[in-house]
Amino acid sequence: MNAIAIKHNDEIIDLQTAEKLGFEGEQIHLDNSDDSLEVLRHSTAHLLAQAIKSLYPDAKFYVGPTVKEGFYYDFKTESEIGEGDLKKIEKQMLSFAKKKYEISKYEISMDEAKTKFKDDHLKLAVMERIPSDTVSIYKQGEFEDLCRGPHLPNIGLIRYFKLTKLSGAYLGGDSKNEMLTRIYGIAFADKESLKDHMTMLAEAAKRDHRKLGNEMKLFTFREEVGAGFPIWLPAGGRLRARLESLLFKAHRKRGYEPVRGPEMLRSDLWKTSGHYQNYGENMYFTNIDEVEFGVKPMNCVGHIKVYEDELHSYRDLPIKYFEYGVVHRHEFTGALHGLFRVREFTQDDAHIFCTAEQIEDQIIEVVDFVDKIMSTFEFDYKMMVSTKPEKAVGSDEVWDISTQALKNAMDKNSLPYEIDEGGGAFYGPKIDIKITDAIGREWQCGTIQLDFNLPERFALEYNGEDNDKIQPVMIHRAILGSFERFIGILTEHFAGEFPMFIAPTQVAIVPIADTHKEYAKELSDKLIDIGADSEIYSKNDSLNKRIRTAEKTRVPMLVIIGDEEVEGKTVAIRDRRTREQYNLSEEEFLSLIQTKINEVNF
RNA sequence: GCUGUCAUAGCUCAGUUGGCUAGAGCAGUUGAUUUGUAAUCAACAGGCCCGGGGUUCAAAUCCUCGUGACAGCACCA
Repeated sequence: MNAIAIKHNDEIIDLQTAEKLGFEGEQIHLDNSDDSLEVLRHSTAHLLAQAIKSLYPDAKFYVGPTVKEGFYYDFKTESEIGEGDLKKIEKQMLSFAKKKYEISKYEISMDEAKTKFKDDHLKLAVMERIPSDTVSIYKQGEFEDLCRGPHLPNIGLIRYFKLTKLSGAYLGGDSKNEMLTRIYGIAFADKESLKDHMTMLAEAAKRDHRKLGNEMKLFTFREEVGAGFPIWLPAGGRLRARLESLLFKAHRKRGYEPVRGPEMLRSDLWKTSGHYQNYGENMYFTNIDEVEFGVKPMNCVGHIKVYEDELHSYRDLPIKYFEYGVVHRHEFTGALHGLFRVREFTQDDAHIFCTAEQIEDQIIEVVDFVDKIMSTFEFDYKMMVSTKPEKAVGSDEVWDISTQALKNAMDKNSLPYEIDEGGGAFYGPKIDIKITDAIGREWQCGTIQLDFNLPERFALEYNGEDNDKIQPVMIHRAILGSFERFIGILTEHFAGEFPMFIAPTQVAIVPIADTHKEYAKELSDKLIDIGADSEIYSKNDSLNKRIRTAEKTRVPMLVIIGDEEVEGKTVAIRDRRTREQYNLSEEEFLSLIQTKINEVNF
């Protein structure tokens, strides 16, 4: 097999360039290695542009890079392009590929390039960002594109690709700029891999929490209720209640006190906190008796008022308040996404009021708490330290101190993290905990925010050793982030097959005939006594049908009872995965369920 | 909010180029059947075809404005 490029000084160099510069190195062949796919997908992006240019001659092109999930090309044309046009474009791409055009490369000066592309304002915009005096042009057939490469030697090598998505994208990723058309695609070296990739996407779609939430009756949305306002159905309600109660105990063990602030507070308070100025357009307001109230978008102000209710001594610190706080935020319609992004949600929110000296210990304690919960659910997560954003309150000095405090806490305990420059909250830097969903998208769940500003703005204080007034530090933190998003991610993670301790229903009971219903009810009551929910499938359907229906709810355990079981006080257990059956005595069964429910402790 | 696609029964979907009373499966109700491990049979019921406005002899179908959903962009205290 011939090489498609070489690796020189850890850089992929295409053959066009290597030949000219006389570079040598390890050969890269057309396979599904990262290096090979990088070149293949980049050239496929060019082939896409070539096809677009031939179908829409007025098209202007911006950039066409490879990305984690394939490649895309951003362009602009006066014609309207819809998703239905993707097939047509794919066909055109194939017909070009069949012509096996060579991809050649030549270099011209920046001035020449600007003349060459003078009618293409998008290419001119690209050139604005290139510091060099010369640029390279890649040519295949009649089509030429300004590009750094690397590329395949011939477009005939492109055979197994698919255009996947069509959408808009702002020029340069800035919503102030014009919007271009973006087409996403994927390419592989062989047919099998392409097919496997499409199958993988289809499998991921099957565990989409919106689909499972509907099937499993966890939650729903209704047009007449409003976008982004979830409705929790009984099964979802039970799951959520289990999570709440586990987490409640975990907080109590760690010294948190449950509190509760009002759903809406006078706007003056939001002005003091800075939310009014910074996020006012995303808040819900109402006027009553000529007083304006803001529905809370966060719980911190409520907790500050709890803190202010009495005088505090340094001996009392840290003070930790927690609340399952319902918040409302008016998100853009286009941002709404199932339970992942909603306009009303409940945070597992807490605020720690502490001294400057306690910051590090408190941060570490919270990070441990996070790890305990994430590892229980076997989630992969990563932590990002986010620094001062453009919209920010407080002095640079305070920002430096607090950002450094967060990093120190992480560094001293050798906890790995990435930096998100400018990603902090307006009142302070933060550590975000991000979990990956079924198709590889990352979602922020937990957050730990260090705040010197709100204590200042609300003039919070405690009495120090010398009876002097000292300002406390606030740590805002949420572990799940919100019950909505976290349950959405849990659903995808387990593909709806929740473990016993969190499942909406622990046991499905199927009595064989009407005469066994009484025993079924007896079992069900005993299950409630040990904190387990069960459902009895006694409808007038065939036994097979009822077993099938129960299995389809993804309940973790299925028990069948008939004459033998009633007589011997036993249950027949059916394993959902293996379809194997075995019998247990009633006591054994109940203690098994109890063990499984209690095996998790945060 | 932006670009594109879409909206028919509780759910999943049919419904030809505008043309008779808008269909199916599942779920639901009522019978019959009482079942030993993944769909018993039958009958019934269920619709302002997302909402408003328009074009037309005629609109689920075409146009328009909303609302909501999907993909991505931008946003995410």
